[in-house]
Amino acid sequence: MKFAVLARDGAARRGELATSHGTIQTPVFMPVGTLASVKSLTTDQLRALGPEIMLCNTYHLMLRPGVDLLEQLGGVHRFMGWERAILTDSGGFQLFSLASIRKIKEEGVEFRSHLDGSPYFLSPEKSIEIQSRMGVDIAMAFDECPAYGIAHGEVAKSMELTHRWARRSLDARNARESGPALFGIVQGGIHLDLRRQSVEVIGGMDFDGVAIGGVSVGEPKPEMFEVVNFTAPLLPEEKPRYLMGVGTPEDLVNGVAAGIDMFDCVMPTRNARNGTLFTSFGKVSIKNARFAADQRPLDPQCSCPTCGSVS
RNA sequence: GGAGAGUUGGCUGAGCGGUCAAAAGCAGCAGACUGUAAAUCUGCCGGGCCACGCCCUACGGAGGUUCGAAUCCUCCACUCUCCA
Repeated sequence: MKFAVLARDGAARRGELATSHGTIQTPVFMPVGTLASVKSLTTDQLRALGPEIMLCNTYHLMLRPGVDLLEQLGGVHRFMGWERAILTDSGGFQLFSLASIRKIKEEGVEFRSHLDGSPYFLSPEKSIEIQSRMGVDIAMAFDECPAYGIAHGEVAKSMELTHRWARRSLDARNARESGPALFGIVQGGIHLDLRRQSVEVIGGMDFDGVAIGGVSVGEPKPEMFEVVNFTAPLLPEEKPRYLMGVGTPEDLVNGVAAGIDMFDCVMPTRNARNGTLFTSFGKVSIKNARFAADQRPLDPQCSCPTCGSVS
C-alpha cells in the first residue's frame, strides 16, 4: 500500500492511496457493508455509485459465514463480487456496541454470539488472522472502543490496553508472509491529554495508516470536534488518516478541513432504510405526509439512479 | 323454514356491571439514528379546554333494569355457520 499527499489547503489534504485493488482518491467516504453487503444495494448498484473502497466487519463475518468458508470461496472480494478495495474493522467497535455480551481480558475478548449464544474469542492475533485470510486490503488493529461518559482513569486504562493490542496486532501482521496493510487506532475518549499520549504511541509504531477511534459514541457534537481538531494535526503527515465511524455530511466537511483523509459511517444507509435522506439542500424525511404526492425528484442536483428516475 | 354464533375506535381484535376514552397488533402522524444485534427504536394517535384534572361524544339502532351498562333484559337491523 502506498499513500501520497498531492495537494494541501490549510490543514486539508488531497491524496492517493494505492492498493492491490485499485487507487483511492482521498478524502474518501467508505460505505459500510458489515456483512459483505451494503444494505439495500446490490454490488452492481454499489459499483455504479462509484466508491473506490468499502468496509466490512471482522466480528460479523467471523460469525457468518465464517472465515473458513470465506477463505474457501476465495476471500471477501470474490464472495461479494467486488473488485475494488476493502477495509475491515477489527471487531473493536463490537466491544462497544455489544458490550452486554462480551468479556474483556488482557489476552483478548470473549463474545457470546448475538446469533446463537455460542462462544467466540477475538484477540489482536485472531483478528489479524481473520482479516488476512479474508483477503482484505486494509485491516484495522484490534482496539477497545470505550463508551462515552466513563472516568478519565478508566479511559486511560482502556487506552493502554489498546496500545498493547496495537503492538500485538502489528507483530501478528508482520509475522505473516503476506498480509493486508494495517492501520493503528488512537483512543483516549474526550480527554485531550490521553489523545496526545495515544498519538505518540500509535503514531510511533510502523502502521500503514492511523485512525482516530472512539468518537461518535454518544458524546456531544462540540466535544467530538474538539477531539478531532486537536488530534488530527498531531498525526503523522505522511500516513493516511482515518476518522472512524463519522459521519454526517457536515462532519465530513469539518473532518476534511481538520486534515482527515478517510471516513466511514453507517448513517447514509441506515438513515435511508429508515426514511431519512441526505440531499444537497439538507436532510429530507421522505416518509413525511407532505411528500406523498410530490412529483419532483428528491434532489435535482443529484445524478444518482434514484434522483434520476423516481419522484 | 329450523338451530346457533356474532356486530367494539381507520383495520384486526381483547374486554363481559364500576378501577373503560376502552388491552394488544397494524395503519396513520412526528422524531431519533455516526468503525450496523437496526427495513430498528421513541413519542403521539375520539374531540375540547383557563389541560398532570374537567367537560363532551363514543362499543350496530331504539327502549329498559341499575346508584352505575361496551358488559344484563326486550325489540329491531345487519353478518356468519350448520341443518333442511
